Amino acid sequence: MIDIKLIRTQPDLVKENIKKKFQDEKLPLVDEVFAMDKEYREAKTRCDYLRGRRNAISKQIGGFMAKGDKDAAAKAKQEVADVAKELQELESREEVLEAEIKKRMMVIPNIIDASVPIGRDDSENVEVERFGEPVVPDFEIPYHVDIMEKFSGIDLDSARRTSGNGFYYLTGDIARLHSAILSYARDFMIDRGFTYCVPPFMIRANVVKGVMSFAEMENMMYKIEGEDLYLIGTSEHSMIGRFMDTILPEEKMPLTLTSYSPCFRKEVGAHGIEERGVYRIHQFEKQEMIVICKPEDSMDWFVKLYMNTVDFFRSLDIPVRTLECCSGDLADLKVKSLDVEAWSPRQKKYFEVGSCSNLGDAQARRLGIRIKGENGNYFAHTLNNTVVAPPRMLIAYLENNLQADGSVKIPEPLRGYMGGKLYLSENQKG
RNA sequence: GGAGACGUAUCGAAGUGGUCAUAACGGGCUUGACUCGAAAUCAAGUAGCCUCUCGUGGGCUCGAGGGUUCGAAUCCCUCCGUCUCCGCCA
Repeated sequence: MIDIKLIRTQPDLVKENIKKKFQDEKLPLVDEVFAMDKEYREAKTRCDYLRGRRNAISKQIGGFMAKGDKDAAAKAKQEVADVAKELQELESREEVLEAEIKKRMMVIPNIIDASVPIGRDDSENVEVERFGEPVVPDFEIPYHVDIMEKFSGIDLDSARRTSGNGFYYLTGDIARLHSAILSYARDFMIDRGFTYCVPPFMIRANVVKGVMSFAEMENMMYKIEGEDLYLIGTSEHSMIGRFMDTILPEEKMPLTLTSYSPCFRKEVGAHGIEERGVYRIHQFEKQEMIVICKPEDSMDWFVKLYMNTVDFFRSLDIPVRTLECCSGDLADLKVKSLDVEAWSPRQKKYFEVGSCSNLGDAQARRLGIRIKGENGNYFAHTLNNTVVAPPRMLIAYLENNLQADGSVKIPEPLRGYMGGKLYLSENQKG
């Protein structure tokens, strides 16, 4: 949500931003909000005046009653009744306007950063940088499910029976590898000064609405029947929600946190669930990082955050690249966003394994996350980024560490979490 | 899940239908005075949001939202949360 003052003072800037995101259908909203806001403030001024009158006269009535002056009290009551009548009519208008303005403000996209490349959709995203050589070995790399099955590491048939498509059982060393990667990711971030946190895995509707747009909510969130609770799609939701309606002391900035959680997603959007494999699924686990900081620091943090992910993947010998989200592909709340993609030697292309976003003050404005500064309070900036999200990450891991003899190399940082093993080999029971 | 108690500023807490809610009383914190310094003492200050005709303006917020009333922290309803006991469980 942008500052409504921006619409009051620079409506053209807001419109220009909408055009950059190829959402021209939203252009009329700006003029509508501009007009409604004017009327709203007029109504509010009059309402405030009437409320003031009512308060003052009611106070007088108290005085008359105390003195036993019934006539004066009755006269004052009549006076306040007139005020109340006008107030009631105007108040309902005020409420309607306020709701209509908010409805529109919630869908007007955040102002994107000047550096964001202009483009219609994900086909126009821009590669920024490559890290590591994208190697294609001279032996064939099987589909990731086949690799896992060779280690008796996955059972999709049973999962389909118990839970349906988009779920999985991981077993044996593959399951252990999954946990090992998360544990390593947690320690990796702790070593970089982030504070580890395990958050609630369900949150209320008002928190959901604060951290994401309505469209995202519909396509992602599972609702618990009969309760005001949603399963989180990422720990970012509960981590940012944690600071809802708080005023943080400036000297404590920035807050740098890393969190673990399972993530649940309906995936009803454009792609849907894949037939096979663990690329796009309803349930996965993720180590996440979030930062709450002063506005002037958020772009520096943006770079630091995605570089953490790059470094993490490089430490496991996985080639990656960074891909910047173009204006049309950028979610409405985001100022700037960049995906970290891992190399797939089987598909001979990069695929998304993490996403880093600077939300500016959009989430902070919706949730009421402010910083107490010397010259008054202001909205914080919020950022989030994936450290790692298995089992999707396992695809990249297995494909890049598979050896010609069918074993899978365990890079040094992971060995301590895998019982000291150097390789996974096939000859074991699942 | 059952029964009871409760939710007022930074904390404890008074206020149980009116005429001092920035809010009694007490503590904490900040600044100043006193002091070589500290303690003690004294003084001042210690919410947020919205809005206008920008003034020692006006409005809103007593967990949240509704209702009754000329007027609600106070009465009624719903929800959220906390505590105690019981039940259940990891």
